[in-house]
Amino acid sequence: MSKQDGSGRLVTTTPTADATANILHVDMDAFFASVELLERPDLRGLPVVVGHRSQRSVVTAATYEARKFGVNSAMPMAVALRRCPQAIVLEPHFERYQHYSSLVMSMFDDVTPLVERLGIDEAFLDVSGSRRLYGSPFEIATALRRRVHAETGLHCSVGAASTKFVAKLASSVAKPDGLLIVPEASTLAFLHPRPIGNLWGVGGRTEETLRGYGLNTIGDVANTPLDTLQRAVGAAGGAKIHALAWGRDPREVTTRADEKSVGHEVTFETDVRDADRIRRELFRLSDQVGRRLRAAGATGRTVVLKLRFGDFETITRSKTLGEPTDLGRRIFEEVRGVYETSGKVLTPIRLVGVRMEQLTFAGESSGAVGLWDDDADWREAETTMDALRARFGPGSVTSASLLGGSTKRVSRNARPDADVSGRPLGAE
DNA sequence: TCTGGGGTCCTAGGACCC
DNA sequence: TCTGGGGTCCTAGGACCC
Repeated sequence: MSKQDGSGRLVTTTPTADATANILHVDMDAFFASVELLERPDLRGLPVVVGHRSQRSVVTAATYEARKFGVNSAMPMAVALRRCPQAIVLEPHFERYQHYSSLVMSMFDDVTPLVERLGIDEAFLDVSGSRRLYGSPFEIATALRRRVHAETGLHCSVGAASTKFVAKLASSVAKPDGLLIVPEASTLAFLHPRPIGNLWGVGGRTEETLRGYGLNTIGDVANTPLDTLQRAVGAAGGAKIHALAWGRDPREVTTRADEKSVGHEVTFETDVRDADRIRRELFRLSDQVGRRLRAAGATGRTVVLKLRFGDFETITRSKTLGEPTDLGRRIFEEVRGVYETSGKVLTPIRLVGVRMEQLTFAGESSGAVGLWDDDADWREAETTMDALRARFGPGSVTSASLLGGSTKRVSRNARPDADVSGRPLGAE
């Protein structure tokens, strides 16, 4: 299936035995840090971390040289610098990351219309329809990796398998700068020796719980009765990990992108006791949320206030409105009301956040809007959601993206008999 | 060591309606 | 007097992912 090459990277050794590995997971290596190094080639080979230098910041990315010291993303910056005092800390530049993300994502789009973005630096590609044009998954992945590096100077790793979960795990095993193909027949041999933490959806808490049951490997999970797992981690979670442990993952690669919520939050340098300061922050956050809603042609109906206190206790308080809104002023008035009645106005605050849920996409949107038909062929594009609906009917658009301004909005023609909120056409 | 900011999904209880 | 069951909506919290 695979072996280590001379530099210790995993490479596939059986490029023809991959007829079943049609799902690729492409993951950029140390993405933010690698982008920064494009501008600072003098720092290549040194331990570099990306993040703010402030008190309460965390590491957003670390080069492999820094990881050798036990530095990882999401680690408090103070801890990282204790473990690696000589680390070079660079401020993040999110516009740069967005720029390079768009470049590589459009390379993915050239391979197949079935690209599912996962955040800024990862994507799933279903290449089952691309073989005639571009060859086997091995050939596609190899060409893609070469092109990404040639045109951006960045490295990526690719996993290929017959399911999303195994493809994703394969890319993480292949890192950095590697490619790993897991044919369907090798799936269980690949999965079962690995630790339970490699299961998608098993984080620190669940891992501890499962270890309490004496389960350490994915194979252990596979050989545990379903109802035992469900008692341990809940009905949905138990069913999910049991299926994944047997290599079963029915999720398809989908381009859907209808966001469920949009929010902003901020952590203060030191806890804030001043309620007026909190109100000003709520106003600013509400305004940001409103701007993003309007830019996407969306409205929201539920306003959520989030507060975190000095001891890290976090609460949310929400209010569902009679009428949806996209106005920062309106969001602010509601969230302020929720804050005033929370009983926490006198409590020092570490973090405050504002979020809108129950979104409806109805209005105009800027940027390109794409319509996807059920055969997964790119069909048409318009500049606005309304223009799309005017051509193909009100049910043609069921989703849109709230991501950055230059992001292509991809919609799906899955339910031509329903409007954007899912109600049957003609119903009031 | 002391924990960002952007999200998604799941669970559970209570209100309310039929 | 005590007692149904199903379905939907709302709220709150928590685990997880990038």
